[in-house]
Amino acid sequence: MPEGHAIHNQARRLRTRFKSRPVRVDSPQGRFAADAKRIDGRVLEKVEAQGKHLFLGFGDLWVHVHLGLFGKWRIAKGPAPEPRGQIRLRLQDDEGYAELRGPTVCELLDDEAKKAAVGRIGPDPIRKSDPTPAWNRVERSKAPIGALLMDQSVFAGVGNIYRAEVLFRQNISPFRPGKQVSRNEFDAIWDDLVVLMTQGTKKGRIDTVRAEHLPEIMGRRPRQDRHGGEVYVYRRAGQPCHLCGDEVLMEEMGARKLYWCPTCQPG
DNA sequence: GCCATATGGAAAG
DNA sequence: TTTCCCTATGGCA
Repeated sequence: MPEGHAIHNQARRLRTRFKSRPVRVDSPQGRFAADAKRIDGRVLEKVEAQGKHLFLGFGDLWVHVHLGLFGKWRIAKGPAPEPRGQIRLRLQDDEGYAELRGPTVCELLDDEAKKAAVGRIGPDPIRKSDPTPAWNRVERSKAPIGALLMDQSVFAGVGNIYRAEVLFRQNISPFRPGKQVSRNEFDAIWDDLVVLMTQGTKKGRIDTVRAEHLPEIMGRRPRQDRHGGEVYVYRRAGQPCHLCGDEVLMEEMGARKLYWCPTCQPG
C-alpha cells in the first residue's frame, strides 16, 4: 500500500534485479496471460517510476503498473516458489523473481500509449520535477488544497500520509481553496515534499516528525502506528496534537480519511 | 470464520 | 457524490 516513495524503491529493485537481461514473464493467475506472452523472453530495457505509476520497458512495449490501495510486489532472489494466491504478473530469470498481486492497473502499452499515460501524470517531487504545472493548477483551483495534493495529475506520488503531514508541517488548513494558497506557501509545500519523499525513498518508510520534536513524542506515544513511521496527525484522530495538545480531527474528503489539527492548521 | 480496514483511483450517475 | 474493483491482514468472536 504505497505512496510514491515506495514505487520508486520498487522501480530501483526491479532495475537492479532484471534490467538489461532477458526475463521470463507470465501470469499465474491468468488475467495478464495473453499480454505476458507477448513480452516473455524479451530484455527489460527500462524501468521508470512517475509518481505512483511504474513502467517496465520491453522494447516497443511497456507494462504499466499501478498498485492502487491493495497491490503489492514481492521481489526476491532465488527460484520462484510455486504460485500461491493471486499472482497477476511474474518476472523471473536465473537469479531471482518478482510477483505482482492485486494491482489496480496492469496493462501492456505501446510507445504512444505509454507517452500519453505519462503525460497525464503531474510533476513528481521525488524526480525533482519542475513544479510549475502544479502551481498553475493550484493557483486557479477552488478545490481544497487537501484534495489537490491527492490529485495525481497535480502532485504525483503524494498519498494520504504525505498529504496530511505536509499540510500539518506547513500549518496550512486542508480546506483552504487552492486559489487562496500563496506562491510562498506552495513553494514551501513543494520543497517539503521533495525533502520528505526523497528521505522516505531512502529509508523505506514515512517519517515526518522534525528532530526537535521526536524525544517528547517518543516519550508519550501510546503505541506505534502500524504504518511504521513517526507522524504528527495521520491516523491520530481523537488523540492530542503532538505540538499544541488539542484534539486531532478526522473527516472524509473525497472518500479518503483526512487528518488535521484545527489549532495548528487554522482556517 | 467474519468483519473492518488499508499508504488508490476509475467509472457511473 | 456514490459505487465498484483489486488482495491481504489484524482484531474479534
